[in-house]
Amino acid sequence: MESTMRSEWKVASVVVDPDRYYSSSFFSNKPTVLNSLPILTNYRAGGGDMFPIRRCGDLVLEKPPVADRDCGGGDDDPDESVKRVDVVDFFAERRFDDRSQSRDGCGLPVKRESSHGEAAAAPLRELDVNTGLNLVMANRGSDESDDGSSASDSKRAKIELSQLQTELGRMTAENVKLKEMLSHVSNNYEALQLHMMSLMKQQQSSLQPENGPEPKNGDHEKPAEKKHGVNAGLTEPRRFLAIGRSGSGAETDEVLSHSSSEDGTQSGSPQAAGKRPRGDSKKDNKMVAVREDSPNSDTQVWTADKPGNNTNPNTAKASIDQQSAEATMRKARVSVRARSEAPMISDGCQWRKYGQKMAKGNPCPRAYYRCTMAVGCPVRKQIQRCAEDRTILVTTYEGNHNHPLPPAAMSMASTTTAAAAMLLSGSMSSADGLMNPNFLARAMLPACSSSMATISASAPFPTVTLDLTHTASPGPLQLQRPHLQAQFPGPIGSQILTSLPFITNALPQIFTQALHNQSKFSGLQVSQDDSINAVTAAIAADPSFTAAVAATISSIISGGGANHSSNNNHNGSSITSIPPQ
DNA sequence: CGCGTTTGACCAGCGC
DNA sequence: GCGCTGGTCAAACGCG
Repeated sequence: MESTMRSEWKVASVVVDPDRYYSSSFFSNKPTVLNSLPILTNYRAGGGDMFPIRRCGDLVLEKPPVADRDCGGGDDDPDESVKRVDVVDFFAERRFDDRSQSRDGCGLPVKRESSHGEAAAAPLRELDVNTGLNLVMANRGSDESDDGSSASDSKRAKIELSQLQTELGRMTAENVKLKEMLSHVSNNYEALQLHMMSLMKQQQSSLQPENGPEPKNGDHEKPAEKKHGVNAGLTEPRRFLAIGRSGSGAETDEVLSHSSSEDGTQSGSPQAAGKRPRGDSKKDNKMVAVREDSPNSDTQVWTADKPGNNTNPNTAKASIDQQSAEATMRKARVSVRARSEAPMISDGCQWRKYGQKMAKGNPCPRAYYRCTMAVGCPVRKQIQRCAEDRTILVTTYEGNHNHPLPPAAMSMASTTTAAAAMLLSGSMSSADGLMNPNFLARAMLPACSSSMATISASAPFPTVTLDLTHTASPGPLQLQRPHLQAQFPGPIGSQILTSLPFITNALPQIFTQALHNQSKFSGLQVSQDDSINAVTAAIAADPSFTAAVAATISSIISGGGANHSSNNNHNGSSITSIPPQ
């Protein structure tokens, strides 16, 4: 039977798991991303009904729905269309010259049909980020008649299937390359960590005779607290450093519990839980939080315990380190300045407003929010518009989330956590130990731009300010190259530090650069915005990495270098910055 | 009716 | 001790 139906068919849906390797945004608008598909070893061909389950790595060949077909003759016999299944070398198609392709409204390439005009407007690929990457090759026209299962057609199908297999093999090889690159990055990270540790040890040995016996205040330092100084960070970079002597005895002696003890065990009354102790007035009630990594690595359980309850001295030491670190993290604040007309920047978390107050010196009220993503989450934030420029929204975060975060919240959470860790480890050092901010930029962060840090004695709490108002892009708020200000309490006075790179900005930039380079290497088109988000989330998912980075930063802050007078120009000339896209 | 926001009151720290 | 300020609570209120 001769049919006028065009040989329309849907070649494939390539199903991958974006969460496993990339964020969904990574795939958006990336028609060539198949170069780096991780697993494409098994594929099957046949009618669509044969593939009720699509799994990662499946290449699905299926018959398009009848309604989708553009059949001139109106012959919609589905059986006949099945016989016309043809395999397109979509990998060859995939790489057709960019100059010869147009893009649809979503930025996806639209096949420009040269000889089969009817299909010119049909999308070559459709992207469904909800189900992973779903590349649909559709509507390949043919002027051949649909005469069923002709031998020539099946032969051509086999040939093209073999081509497909070849391409799959090539992609597997590319996948291996990607893995090698990842391994390379990991190795670099390890090497960097070792290098930093050696530098820290070197620094430790040089600082010890200079500093002499601590502390300035001469007050009772507990053995556990002695680990919280620079030395603690020297030996164990893979953890957050605790605040030490910051000029205020209250800051030092107070050990706050994490959320569970703060909101639960310290007092059953919500009011008592809400009233956060200030200064050193709560010494008698101080509790320590013991961090216990649960079997589920994604969650951490915090329990309250009295000091001295640790039976194992070693674990007690380590846990006290973490206790103190986390406790002080609770006090550290990370302030984000960003231009936004919206009343609140979207950071992926759920917040409940619990108060609003007029603050002195600012006609704009300050709003108080509390994280409501989990019961008892201690994280709070304050939102206030800048008095000088009311288009600038200042969001100040305090505390660490005690619950898993959605990917959307990872970026901000990791940023504030790392910044707070950096800040606290910096405040731990002596006031005159702030120093050599350029080192890290030169040594390990070639991809980040310069920024500035200010130390002020006026801040009641140690505060890091991330200034996003200088970013080039006025688009959606993203963590891009913030200028950085750090405010430390204590009699430090005002000092200007220069070129202190902001780690959680820089690291995504580094990885973005790596991805960008890799994308060039493999022909991918990778948006840096997309990859920043993906990489930031990936980094945030690895607390040890963040902790190590924070410790590294801390060593810079407490490094005692003499580059106070170094300027931005100097630093800027030594830093390769990634142009915003 | 439940949930989130508003707003006045309350508390604690700090400076004078 | 007093007043100022920041931070929080909780009843009242509004909205869907």
